[in-house]
Amino acid sequence: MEALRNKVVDRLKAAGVTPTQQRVEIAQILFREHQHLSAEQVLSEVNQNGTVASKATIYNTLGLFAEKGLVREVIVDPTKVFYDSNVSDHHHFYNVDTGNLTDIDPNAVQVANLPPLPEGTVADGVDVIIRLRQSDI
Amino acid sequence: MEALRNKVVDRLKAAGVTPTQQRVEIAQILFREHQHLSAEQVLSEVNQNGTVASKATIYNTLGLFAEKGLVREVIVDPTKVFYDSNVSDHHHFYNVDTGNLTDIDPNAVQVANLPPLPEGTVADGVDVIIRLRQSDI
DNA sequence: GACATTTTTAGACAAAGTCTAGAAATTGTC
DNA sequence: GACAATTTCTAGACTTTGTCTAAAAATGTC
Repeated sequence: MEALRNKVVDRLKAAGVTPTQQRVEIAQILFREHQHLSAEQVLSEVNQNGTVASKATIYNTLGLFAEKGLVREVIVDPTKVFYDSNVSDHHHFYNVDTGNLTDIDPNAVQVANLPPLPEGTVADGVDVIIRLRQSDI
Repeated sequence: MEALRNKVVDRLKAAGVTPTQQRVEIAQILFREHQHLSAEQVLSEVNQNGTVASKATIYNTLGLFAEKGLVREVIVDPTKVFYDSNVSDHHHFYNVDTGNLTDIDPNAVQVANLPPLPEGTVADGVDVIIRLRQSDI
């Protein structure tokens, strides 16, 4: 319990994020395993046992974590952003029917030869999303 | 003018879409060139010269067009869906700083070896999005 | 023309996310 | 420890995109 908390605190510090109570709380939920959570999901999980963080703080914190590279924004659902606690290089399956989002092994897909980028821009990341539908009736 | 309108009408019919007045109006805007428009942009363009279609109709129509393959939804911006009138196979650059969305030549990027799909699913499409930032100061 | 079906519409509504201004916590300084 | 300065957190109002509903209008069929 405590050991985990300390690891989370260290990870926040290493990223240059002051480990406040609610940030640590949020980070513990995100980092306990590789997962994809929306802001509203994080909000309700954090607040399972009495309120510990407000909506504004959840949004601020997730934005901060994304900026600091602790978490990755995944934009596949037009209605909400998912935050992925797996920040290593990988891609996604997105099941359009179920809303289920899962990781693709980075070695399983290969994106070959990046095209020339437009003038005055640098690549910020390459997202590959394989959209799925249910095949069963 | 009229010839263009007829081409649009034929294209709607071919896709199994009854060419009503407002659908033709919307289609003419979308199909006049390859572009990426949000629903609100389509709404304001359609209604340049007096109202010809309501908000509900714009949303219904864009959804219908997407379903019929006349247009492609592009999900890159967490706040809105873009509708791409280029339905041939291709990928996208998305400039995070400017919000600018542009096509990538389909031959310029190669996605090799699709990974095995999860049980009970079929691929619905593969989206490759290269996120860009401005490099100039 | 009467009828059924499809399409359009205004406007209420929903949900994700942002903003604001004040309260609370934290930090550094003495 | 007391204090001020800074950072962080908060409630709640607000914005925006998008959906829904129920009625009106258009369209097609006999």
